[in-house]
Amino acid sequence: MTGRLFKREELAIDPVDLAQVLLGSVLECTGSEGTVRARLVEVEAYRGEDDPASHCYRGRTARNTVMWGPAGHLYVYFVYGMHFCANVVGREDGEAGAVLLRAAEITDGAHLARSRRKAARKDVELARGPARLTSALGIGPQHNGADLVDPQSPVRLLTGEEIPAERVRSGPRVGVAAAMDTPWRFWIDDSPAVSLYRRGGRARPAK
DNA sequence: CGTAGGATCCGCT
DNA sequence: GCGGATCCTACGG
Repeated sequence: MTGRLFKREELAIDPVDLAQVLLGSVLECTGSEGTVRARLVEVEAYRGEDDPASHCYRGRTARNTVMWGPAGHLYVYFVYGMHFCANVVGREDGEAGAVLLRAAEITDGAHLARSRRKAARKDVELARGPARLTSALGIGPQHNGADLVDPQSPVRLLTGEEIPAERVRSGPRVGVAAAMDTPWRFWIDDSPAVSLYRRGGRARPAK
């Protein structure tokens, strides 16, 4: 069911379009312990300009350089002092834009994924959530900038089944306070691995 | 099933 | 210093 590697030009598009292209596609990561493969079921688009929620909103920095580079590379960042999240970079070289990978269904290497995600009680929880996804696949800071369209790369992106528009839903991005009215989160409607929606803003209620 | 609180540290103001 | 594109555990219904 896994298709071919994506071509870079297929990914060099606006993140809002790229997000929908990525639904149903397959991400695979190979390490010393083996390979884990997963089908993407939930993603979010982020842009540089006009997107207050984007890491690139206030210009180029050391952290976000990969997001400004050519499409088809992986942007990995560190959050909340302990987690990593992964994005697929879109748009042309010099333009900032990427798609956050929020949730996936593990299709191969579930045993390895389980060994990395001991807290997961059910298989559907293995990659439900952006930091869980990177953990299950073994993606870390060493993969920041990895070329997803290079067959030699440890992390690769493959085409998957095409998801008809009727099965795609959209809504506000999760955990984002800015641009709440921008429905740039996309997910496959009938997937049990889609993460729960949480509103952005103050994570902790005032007290 | 839902909410609450804590962990933990890098990047940016 | 502050707060975050989060997750886990505990506890109440």
